Amino acid sequence: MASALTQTLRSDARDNRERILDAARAVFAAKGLDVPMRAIARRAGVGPATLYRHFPTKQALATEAFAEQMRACQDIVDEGLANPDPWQGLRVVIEKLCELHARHRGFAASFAAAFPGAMDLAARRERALVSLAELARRAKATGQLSPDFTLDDLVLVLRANGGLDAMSTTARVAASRRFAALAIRAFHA
Amino acid sequence: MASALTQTLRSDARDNRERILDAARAVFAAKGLDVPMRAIARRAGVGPATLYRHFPTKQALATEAFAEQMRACQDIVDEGLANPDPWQGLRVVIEKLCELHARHRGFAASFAAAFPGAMDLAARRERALVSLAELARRAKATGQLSPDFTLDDLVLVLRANGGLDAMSTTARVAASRRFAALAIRAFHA
DNA sequence: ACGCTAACGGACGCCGGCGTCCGTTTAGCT
DNA sequence: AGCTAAACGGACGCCGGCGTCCGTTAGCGT
Repeated sequence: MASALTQTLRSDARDNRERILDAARAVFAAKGLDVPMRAIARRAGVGPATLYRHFPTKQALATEAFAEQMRACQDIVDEGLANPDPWQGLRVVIEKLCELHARHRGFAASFAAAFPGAMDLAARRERALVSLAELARRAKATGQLSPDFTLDDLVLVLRANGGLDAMSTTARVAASRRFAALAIRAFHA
Repeated sequence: MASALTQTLRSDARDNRERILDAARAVFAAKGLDVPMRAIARRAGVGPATLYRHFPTKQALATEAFAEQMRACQDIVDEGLANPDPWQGLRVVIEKLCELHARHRGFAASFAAAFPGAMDLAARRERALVSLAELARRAKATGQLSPDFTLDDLVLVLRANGGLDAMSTTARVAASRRFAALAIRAFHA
């Protein structure tokens, strides 16, 4: 979809689109999702109208802006699946997912909410969850992951991890790391 | 302080004050802290001016409204300290604190933030933390609480627990219970 | 019963964010 | 180089929340 548009887009429009996405990523990461659209427009050096022309709603913008992180999520999970030791793989997945979410403020909210209309994001989320389920199954088979572990537990942990976003970025990342360690201990058999 | 005011307050004023506090508790619990002041005024059946006369800022209102929960917090911690088995006491404290925070949306935010000006709340928070430190010390002594446990870990868990407030109340309480169980497992030696 | 004053609340002006319109600019094609 | 339509962005009106002012009401003391 992006490529189809990209080809018919005029050069200045394509530039602006990229600048808007960059600005959105920066502003979202810094202040969270709850920012005025105009703040992003200003940061990108474009007028409000241009911003709205490219992304009619904030969620449309967020979905695009976080596409990269969404892919990173999938990569992390795939990497975990590829690990010959499933428990070790799961541990790393938890650590990396927590850190990813801590580093990009709005992403956690988008990811957890999977708001209506962002079916692209929701679909990727589902895929990731399916892979995680498989990883968890294997880790349980080795006896290292607690047998009563549920996927919901992992979702719960990630959601709770999102509760740390009131802190400054550095503190948040540190807290998130510690938090991931606690979660891993809780999941250990 | 409340009593000093109560005595010099006219009867209708005292009534309104109570109605406002009731309304605030209800609205905060239902929608969280981020509600227009006027919504609380409307709910209480008073004009905006009356609300502002009694509580000039939202934090002043929240501090008063959550005073009861704050006391409940202290009670929970004291109860934990009184338990002959410190580890058991700590477990119960964690469970109850998580549930308390889950049941009252805004409270978690106020508690964690201890925003400037609410020194009353902050002081109580400090007292509770001191007691918790003592409880943790004892629990470590019995060897049931992990030796590398820190008070920060507990604060972290409570803060993270606050991240669940996007859910509906019932779901939030359930998730919070499960979350407390996970935290306890993580803290177990 | 009456007056004084504390307390009330509707109404007001302000501000910041929203989404859109329209006159202007400029990329891209011939 | 000139034309055309795509793209731009400043400006506008709207809305909802904010905190305050002031004319009115009613509690309480005599």
